[in-house]
Amino acid sequence: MKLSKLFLFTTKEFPKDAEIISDKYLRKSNLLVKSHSGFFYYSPLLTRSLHKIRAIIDKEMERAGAQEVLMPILMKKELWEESGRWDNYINAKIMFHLRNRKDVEMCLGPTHEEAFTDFVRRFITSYKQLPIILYQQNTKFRDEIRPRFGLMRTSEFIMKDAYSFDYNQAGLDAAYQTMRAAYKRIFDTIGLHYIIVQADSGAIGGSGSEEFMVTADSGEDTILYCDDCDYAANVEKAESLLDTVIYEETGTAIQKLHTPDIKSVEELVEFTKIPNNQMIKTIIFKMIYEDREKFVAVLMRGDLEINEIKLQNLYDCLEVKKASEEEVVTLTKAQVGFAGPFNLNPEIELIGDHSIKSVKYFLCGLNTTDYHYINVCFGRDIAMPKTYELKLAREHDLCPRCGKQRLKQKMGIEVGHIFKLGTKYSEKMNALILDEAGNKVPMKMGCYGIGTSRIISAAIEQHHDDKGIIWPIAIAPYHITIIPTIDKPGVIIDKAEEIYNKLNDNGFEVLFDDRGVSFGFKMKDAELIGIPYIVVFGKKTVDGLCELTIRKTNQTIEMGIDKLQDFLRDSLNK
RNA sequence: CGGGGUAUAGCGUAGUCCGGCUAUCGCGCCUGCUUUGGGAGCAGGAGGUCGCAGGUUCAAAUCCUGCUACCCCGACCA
Repeated sequence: MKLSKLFLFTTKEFPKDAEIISDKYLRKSNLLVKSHSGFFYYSPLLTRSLHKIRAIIDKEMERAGAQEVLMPILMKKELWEESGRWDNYINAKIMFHLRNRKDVEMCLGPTHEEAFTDFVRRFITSYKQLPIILYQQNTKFRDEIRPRFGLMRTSEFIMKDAYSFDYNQAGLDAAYQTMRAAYKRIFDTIGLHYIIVQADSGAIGGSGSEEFMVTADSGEDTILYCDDCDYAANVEKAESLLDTVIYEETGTAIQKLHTPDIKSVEELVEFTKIPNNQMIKTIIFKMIYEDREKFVAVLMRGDLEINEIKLQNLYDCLEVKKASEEEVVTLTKAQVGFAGPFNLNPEIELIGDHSIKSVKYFLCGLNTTDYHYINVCFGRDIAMPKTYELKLAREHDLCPRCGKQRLKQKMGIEVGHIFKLGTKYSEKMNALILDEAGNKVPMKMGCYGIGTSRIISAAIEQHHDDKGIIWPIAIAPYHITIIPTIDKPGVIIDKAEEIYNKLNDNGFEVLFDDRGVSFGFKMKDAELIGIPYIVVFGKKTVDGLCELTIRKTNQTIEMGIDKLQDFLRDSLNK
């Protein structure tokens, strides 16, 4: 491709509203152009990179035995009501939906479990027809509350989603492992550094799930991991062990303490000099179900935070919200900051985190404004409520698997997520088969997603320098760009074009910068758009020499023009 | 959804507080000449419903009211 013909319009200035480096470079180069909030135009170069990512995924899906299909983007409400997710997604306000002229309500697919399950159940009736894995790479829509970070979080994006169907757990486990291995090959081929972490399965549902996280400071997800034993988890899911705290057996009796307008744990520590791990805070939550609401008070050791996702999973509700100030006042008859396990409104269920079990002689609220109890003991002063794992794991906590090493923290970009769905959809949608014994059983499903378009951002977050993008070879839009230093008719331009034609004819992916702009301009562009090999034809062309710069290392090699093709072939085949 | 902010040429902006001449500057664009090893120089030129609608005024980019879009923080979210 000649650059004089290429639809490429780089700028000198960074876009004003870009926050992360991938978005800055993508939009400075206009490889990516914002249409409106959450929606983008992809330029020709970026589209080439996208196709390369798609092709790598296709190849590995084929190898893993998955078959490509296409599902409708617009789906009927009825299909989503079968799985029970219509209300879920509408309630969460993350789904675009509309009506056609006949007033049939439809949604723009945010994910396709329902469609694939419907497709498969029409034809699969026997265990003998299984296993099956189907996938598509299609446009998805999510009405993001706040699209941001360029291609990282958009309302319209391209995703690869695969679905496996089996008749027993062993089959599902095997499909899951097959896809997991395929994912590793995909991200290795593209050239991304990633961590596989345990994850919460969120609105998709199901049992086990793991996420593939591209590590980058700009990532939106927090990962906790152990260097010793391979434990790694999304903070949403992560567990941890706490250091043992020794509480002195003072035998001191429970006592009511006047704490005027002192509400937060920090203020109480300041006021009472009692350490925060000897306090128990009470947070009131509102669990929202389809048809009802329920209030729950959670007791948590004062130095720890509550993981609301764990809470939501425990109660299996649509949404968990902190109770509003008005609700707290109405329910506890006290100002916010004085809730506690004592004198609690019986409408509120009381539970605790495991961390409260060992705390003795602690401070807590009693639902009376401006007062707290001190020296409270479970068993002596009040019964211990049921406890669950509800705390937010932190960096420096002990690893829950090996118990020895401290957890470390990194930020990650979620580029892949694999789930064992089990029978969540097949049961509700009546996707049944006959097993060996002649019983009708729901199919065991798995689902496996890759953020095809998000990989572009993730790759640039990991591969760039102060000049621009450094595309990994596997997804570079072109591999080589040839730059003549002078555009006037003469030896330089003739030779450069001759080599360009030769490389092109021999199957190389090569650009030729034949624009009538200065040398510096061409170099800046080549670096910004991240072409792996830059070949300059200058004064020494008459001596049969050219210069090759390797974008990644910034290393420049002078070589005979006759040696160039072999050198490039060797380099690209590595 | 709450808080904060922005909207002037393709892009980035000055002017807005304190209303007043032909709306500023840079990049980009067009023509010509000179240039070409790190985003070229000179000369000339085109390009604007000042986000939209209404109001106040002799006079509105500027003041008032309403609306819309976009951005940031939070909440929220595969």
